Amino acid sequence: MKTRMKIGELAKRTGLNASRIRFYETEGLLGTVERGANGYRRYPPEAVALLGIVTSAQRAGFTLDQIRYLMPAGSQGWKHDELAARLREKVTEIDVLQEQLAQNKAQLLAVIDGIENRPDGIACSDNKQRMFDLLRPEEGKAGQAD
Amino acid sequence: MKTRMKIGELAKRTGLNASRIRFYETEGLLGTVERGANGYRRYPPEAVALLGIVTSAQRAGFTLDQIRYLMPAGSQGWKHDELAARLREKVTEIDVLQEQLAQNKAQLLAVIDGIENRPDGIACSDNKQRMFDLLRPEEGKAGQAD
DNA sequence: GTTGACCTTCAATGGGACTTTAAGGTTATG
DNA sequence: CATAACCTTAAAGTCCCATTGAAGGTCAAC
Repeated sequence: MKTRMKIGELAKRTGLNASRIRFYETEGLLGTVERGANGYRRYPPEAVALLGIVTSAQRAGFTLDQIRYLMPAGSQGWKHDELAARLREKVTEIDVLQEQLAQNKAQLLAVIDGIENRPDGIACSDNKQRMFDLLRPEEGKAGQAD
Repeated sequence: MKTRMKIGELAKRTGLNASRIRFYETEGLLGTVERGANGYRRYPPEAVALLGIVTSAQRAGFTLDQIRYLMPAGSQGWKHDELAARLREKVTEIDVLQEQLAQNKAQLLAVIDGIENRPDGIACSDNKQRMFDLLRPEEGKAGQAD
């Protein structure tokens, strides 16, 4: 039961254009593709999943270069340590961003709290100034009127 | 103390090219930028951090489009409740970004885990199948493997 | 034997993210 | 006051990446 499909069917199953699949092959993302006597490409069913990985990785922000590097695909072994290292780099980048966002968010929440716990307009301007500093880094425009 | 800097200094402080900063502005990433009487842009110190966030987000694989979406701007007439609402909007937007990041990160960690906890000596193809499974859940596309 | 799916090669397209260029105005300094 | 070192906009140019299409030919099926 060596199910093999031609490129048209693989295209249909993956939702990818046939030219795109050929392109991925020339880019070295699919390893060696089996050929029939007629020269047609013959794909095993796993090719569907493999292409799924490629597109998933793309969505996760990897370039084809990186993906190729991460996938000595086909039937060869993966470069486990390098793969893991690269992935970890990516995670680190995300960590940094998350940290910044968390800080930003905490600041905003603190300011909101400050606003809501002091609606009785005492020293609003102090509060406000703080707020502008926190909130408006991107919008230097501040109408100071109250 | 309204410290304001011109674009040159902001460029120096961020390490970004001035043209790039202007470009980000036209792309709507920086909101409304204050101008002096001479037409020069005047940036508050927080602009440095803001640009840091932009570049971090880029490093994490976000397009400028996505980043812009997460950094809205454009409101005025600051009353307390409006302001608070605006701040909450911003928090919500940060939540969205965080969620996206968390997804990304979780996916990456799952893959790393799959790589590292692979029982020694087991055929890579088995492992590969597991990786497929890990990488797939995020998408609701067509095509199921056998 | 015509139609349609497949083949190859290669040029073209499209999007993203800048950078450069041209043609100026402004400001600081000697 | 001149000259450099800033700043302005708008448009065009660049670079890379990913993908697509066209041209010309082969293969399979009805």
